[in-house]
Amino acid sequence: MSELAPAYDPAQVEDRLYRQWIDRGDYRANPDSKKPGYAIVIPPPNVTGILTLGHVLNNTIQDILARRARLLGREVLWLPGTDHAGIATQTVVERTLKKEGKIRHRDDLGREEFLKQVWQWKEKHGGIIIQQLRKLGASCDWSRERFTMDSAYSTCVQQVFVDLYQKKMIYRGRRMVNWCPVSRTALSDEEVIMKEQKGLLYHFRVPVAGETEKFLTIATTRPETIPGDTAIAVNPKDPRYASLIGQHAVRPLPPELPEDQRRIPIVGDEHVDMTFGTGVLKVTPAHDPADFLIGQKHKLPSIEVIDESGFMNSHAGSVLAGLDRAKARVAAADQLRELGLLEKEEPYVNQVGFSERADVPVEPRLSEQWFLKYPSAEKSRSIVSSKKLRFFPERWSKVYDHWMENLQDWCISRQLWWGHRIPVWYRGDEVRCQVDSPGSDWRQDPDVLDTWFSSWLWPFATMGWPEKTAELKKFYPTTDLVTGPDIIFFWVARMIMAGFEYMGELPFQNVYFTGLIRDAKGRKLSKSLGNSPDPLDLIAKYGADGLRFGLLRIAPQGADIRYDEKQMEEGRNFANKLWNACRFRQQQGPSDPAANPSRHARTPFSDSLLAQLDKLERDLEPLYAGYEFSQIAQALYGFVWDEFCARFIETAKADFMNPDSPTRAGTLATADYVLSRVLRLLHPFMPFITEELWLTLGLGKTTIQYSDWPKIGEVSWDPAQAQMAETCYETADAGRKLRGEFGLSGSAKMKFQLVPKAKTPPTPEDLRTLAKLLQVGGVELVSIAPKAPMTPAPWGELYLPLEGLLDPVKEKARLEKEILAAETSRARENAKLADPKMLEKAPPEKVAEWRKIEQEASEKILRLREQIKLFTT
RNA sequence: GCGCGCUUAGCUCAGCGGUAGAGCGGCUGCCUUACACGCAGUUGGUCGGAGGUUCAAAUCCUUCAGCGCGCACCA
Repeated sequence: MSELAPAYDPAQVEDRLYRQWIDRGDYRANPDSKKPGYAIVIPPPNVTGILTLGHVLNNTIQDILARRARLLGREVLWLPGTDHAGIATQTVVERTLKKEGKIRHRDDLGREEFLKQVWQWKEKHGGIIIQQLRKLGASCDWSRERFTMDSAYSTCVQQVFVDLYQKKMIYRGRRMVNWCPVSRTALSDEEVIMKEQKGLLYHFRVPVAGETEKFLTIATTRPETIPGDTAIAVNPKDPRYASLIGQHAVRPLPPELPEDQRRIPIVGDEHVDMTFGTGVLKVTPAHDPADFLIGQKHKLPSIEVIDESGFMNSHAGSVLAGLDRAKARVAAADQLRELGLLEKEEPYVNQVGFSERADVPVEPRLSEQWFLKYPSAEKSRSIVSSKKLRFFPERWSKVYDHWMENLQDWCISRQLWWGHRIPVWYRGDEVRCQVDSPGSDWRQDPDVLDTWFSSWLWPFATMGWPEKTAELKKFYPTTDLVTGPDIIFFWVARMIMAGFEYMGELPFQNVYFTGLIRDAKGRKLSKSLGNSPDPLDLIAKYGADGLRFGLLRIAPQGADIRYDEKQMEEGRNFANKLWNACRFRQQQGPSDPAANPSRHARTPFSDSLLAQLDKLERDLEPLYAGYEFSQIAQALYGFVWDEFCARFIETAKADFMNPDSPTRAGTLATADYVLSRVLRLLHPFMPFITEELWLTLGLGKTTIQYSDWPKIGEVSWDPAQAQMAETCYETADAGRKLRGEFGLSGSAKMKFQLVPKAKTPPTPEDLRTLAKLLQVGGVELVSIAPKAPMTPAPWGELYLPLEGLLDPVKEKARLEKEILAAETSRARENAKLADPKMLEKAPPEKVAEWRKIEQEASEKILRLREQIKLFTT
C-alpha cells in the first residue's frame, strides 16, 4: 500500500486510471448480459465542436447516471458519437478554405471536390471533442462510437426517407420558406430565431390611379420590397378605404418603369388590421409569407426583387439593383423622398427572424422544397402529457405539448452539399424515390437533408436498425436522455416521433433537461464574448473531479446556472478534504474491506456517524429519483465535511492516539465501513479520486466502478449512544462559542470547567474528547460554580476560567444579552401556547414541541440569572 | 398578444404550511501531530409590493411590479 501524498494531485491520477479503465474495456456494453439493461445515448456533439462547459455539465450528468447504474448492477450502455452538423460544418470548412485562399466560393471546387475537402477536414479536426470527453472521465462505450454520416447510418436515413415518401408523409412543394442568404439554403422554422430590432416605420404615399391628388398612405418597415409589390390591400370593413377596392394604385418604385407597368390593384382582405399603421397594406407575394397567402387568394402575380444571396436584382430598378437588402432599404427611402412621397419615418421596434447559424435576417423566399408531415404525432403527444414518458423538470412537458399541438410540416431539404443527399431521382418528367440510383441516365436531387433528419433516428440507428440486433433488444428503449431544453423541438420531440414510427416504442423513458450556463453577469457563455472558460484549463487547475463536483453542486434542477470559477475551486478543495480524511485513516494502519462496526465496542461518536450515514443513504434515494443532482452533491459534501471530518475524525483522534483504548477497533471499523460506503456513493460524481482511494486503502480488491451501491438499512447503530454524542457535540459548540466571545483560540494551556447536570455525567474519556473538540488542554469536573464566564450546555454549566482577563461589567452584559435571546425565544412560544384556538387545532406533537422549546428557554434563563448574581455583588 | 419561470443574507442558491438555512464573501483569532485546498468564532434577511385563505404563510390563492425565457404572419 503506497502512502497517500499530503495533497491530492489529480494529474498523478486521472490519465493513469482512465487508460486502465479503457484498456480493460470497462465500458464495453454486453448485449448478451443477464443483468438488466440501462442505456443512454449521448446527444451527439458537432464533429467540428470543442468542449464547452455546457458539454461538461451535460456529460457529467450522463456519466453520473451511467456509473450509478453500473453500481446498481445494471448492464450499462452509454453510446457516444458525433453529428455531421450540416450547415455548421460546411460553413466552417468553406470559411477555412477561403481564408487559405484556396477558393473564393464553393462553386470553384465543385460538389465532389468540396466534399472531399470536408471529409479531409473532418478526419483531421473532427472528434476533438471526443478526446476531450475522455479527460472528463466519461464512461462511454467508445467501441460503439457512431457518426451520423457513417455509411450504415446514412443508409438508415435514406431508408426512412423512402419509407415516409411511400407513406406520402414526405412531399415536394413550391412554398414560402425561411431562406438564409448567407448559407443560401432553406431553413426550418425552428432554425429561425426571432429578435427584437430597432428600425424605422416608413410612411409613404401611393397615388390612386386615374385620380388627381388622391393618395393612400402606407406604413412599412421594408421599403426596399416596394418594387415587388403587386397589390395594395385594405380591410373591406374599413369605411375609409372600402370604396377604393377594385380601383388601382400606382406603385412608386422603380420610377423608371412606365406608369402602366406600375399599376397594381387595390384588393380587400380580412387579414388587414385596420388599427395598425394607416390600415393600408402593401402586398409583396414574393417576399412575405402573409403577403404570399394574400397573393394566392387574389391570384396576384409575384415579382422577386431579392436574389438568393440577399441582394436586389434588376426588377428592383436601376438604383437598387446590386445593393445589399439593408443598403437598399435606405436607398429606397431616399428614392421615395426624392419623389416627394415619403411622409415620415418613425422609430419602430419589431421582431425579425434571424438565421440561427449565420445570425443574419432570414428572407422569406418562394422555392421548391421537400416537406415532412410528422408521423406518429398523436401518440408522441399523449405519451408525454400522460407522463408515461417523463420530463424533468416537468414544466418542459407543457412547452413540448404546445409545440406538438401546433405542428407545422417540416422543411427538410437544404441547398447544401455536406449531408445526406435526398434519395430522389429524376429522368425527364419521371421521379423515383429509392436509395440506389435507378440507372446512369437518372439524375439525383441535388439537395441534402436537414441534419436533424438524421439525428432524430439516433437512439435506434446507432444500434443497428433496421436489423433486429441484440443491442436493440437489450437497450431499446433507452432509459434516460440528458439534454438542453433548447433542442426540445429540434431533437427530443422528433426522436419521440421517429421512435414510435420505426420502433413502435418511445425512445427513452425519462428526459432530463439541464439548465443553461451563464456567466456571473447572467450572460450566455459564448466565444465571441470571451466569457467561456476552456474546460480543459479548468481540469488542469482543479482536476476533472473538482470540476465535475463543483459544477454539479451549483446546477439546480431546471434553472440556469450562474457560473463562478470559485465553485470549481471548492470542488477541488472538497476532493482534497476527502483525500486527507482517507490519508488520516491510512496513517492508523491497514483498512479492513469487510469491516463491520457492529462487532466492536464503539464510542457514541461512531454510532452518531452511522446514524448520519443511514440518513444520508435514505435522503439520496428520492433525490436520485427526482434527478436533483445539486442536492445530492450538497448532501454528500455536508456528510463528508461536517459529519465525517469535523465530528467523527476529531473525536476519533482520542482512540487513535491511545493504542489501549477499548473502542479503538470499533472506531477503525466504523471509519472503514463508512469510507467504503461513502466512496461508492461519491463515485458517480468523482470517479477518479474515489477509485484511487478505494484501491490504495484496499477497501476493494478490484475497481470501485463495479463494486455495488450501498443498500439502505444495512447500517445499524444505537440511538441512545448517537444521542449522547449529540450531547457532547452540542456541549463543545457551546464552549467554543463562549471561548470565541472572548476572542480566544484554543490552546493547550486553556482549561474549561464543568458543573455537571445531565443524568449520565461525562466519563473521563468523554472529557478528554470534549477537550479535543474544544481544542483546549482539558475539561475538569467541579462541583461549585466558579466566578467565571459560563454557558449552559447539555452536559451542564461550562465555565471558562480567565484569570485576570475577566471584566465583571462586560461579563454581566454578555449574560444579559444571552438572557434576552432566550427570553425572545420563550416569548414567541408562549404567545403560540397562549392562543386557545392554536392549542385546539394544531397537531399535539407540534404543541409538545413548542412546550419543550419554551421549557428549555425558561430553564436556560434561570441558569443564566443564577450566574449573573455572581457578578452583581 | 399568449404561455412558462424567477424575485429569500453583500454574492450564488436551498427551504415550498409549523422556532428564517447553506456555501462563498466580509470581520476576528489560530501554521492544534489528515488537510492553510485547513480550523474555530462572528457579522448579515420585516423571505419583491399589496390583498386574501388558515389556529399558523417565505411556503397556498388573487393581484401588481421588475427580470429572464419560449411561442406568435400585425405590415
